[in-house]
Amino acid sequence: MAFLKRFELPKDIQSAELIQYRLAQQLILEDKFKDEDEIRLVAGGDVAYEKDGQRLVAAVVVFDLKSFTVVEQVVCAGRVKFPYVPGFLSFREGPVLLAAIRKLKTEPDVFLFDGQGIAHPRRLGIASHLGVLLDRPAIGCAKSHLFGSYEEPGKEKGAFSFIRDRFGDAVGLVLRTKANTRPVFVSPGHRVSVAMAGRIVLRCVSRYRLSEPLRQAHIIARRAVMEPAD
DNA sequence: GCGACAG
DNA sequence: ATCTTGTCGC
Repeated sequence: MAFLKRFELPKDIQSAELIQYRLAQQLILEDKFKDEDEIRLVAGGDVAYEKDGQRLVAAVVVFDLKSFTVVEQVVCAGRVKFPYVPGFLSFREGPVLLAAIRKLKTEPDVFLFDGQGIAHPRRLGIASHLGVLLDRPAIGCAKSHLFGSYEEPGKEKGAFSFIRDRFGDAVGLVLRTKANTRPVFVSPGHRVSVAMAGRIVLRCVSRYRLSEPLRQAHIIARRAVMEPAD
């Protein structure tokens, strides 16, 4: 998979912030698909870190919703080049994820990333950042909250509530993907609406809290980070 | 000043 | 994210 824009790695938080404001202007929050049934291949990308070292590994899987199985998987190792600072996760994990995506032979319909989309202080969580660089549909699916206000959704699977910014605009969903379990935080990354992002994520879930694409990517990434090579 | 703070 | 054992519940 080839892409046009390159990943800029800033030297400090100040310049990173400028990059976020600039890329956020390129966000498109309209659905590329009218119906979720047009979506069949969903990619999931996640990163695992070596217990203490500076090495990290990104895994990206392409999940086929029709067979509900992984049809392609790639991994890519790299070195940490940016610290973890809340609100700037993409500068830490973005480079390796992009390098892994570059290895894909299959062109997925949409990408799922472990983190926020536009439910972010500057509307550029990792899913939006990578979505814009790839100019492909992307969705942020985080395991915890970062930005915006929300009410606790119902306890049953499928229950949800909106994540709103300070103006009251919906920027994402708090979605219960499994009964009586902590919800996940879903927000559009790029080229998808809030509603469509929620529908897609739900379609990727079965018996676990995490969507299958991200759950599989997580397993593969940490399995790879344990091994010596790559 | 105080609390919050993706992975 | 990662370090860590057992344990309660569907």
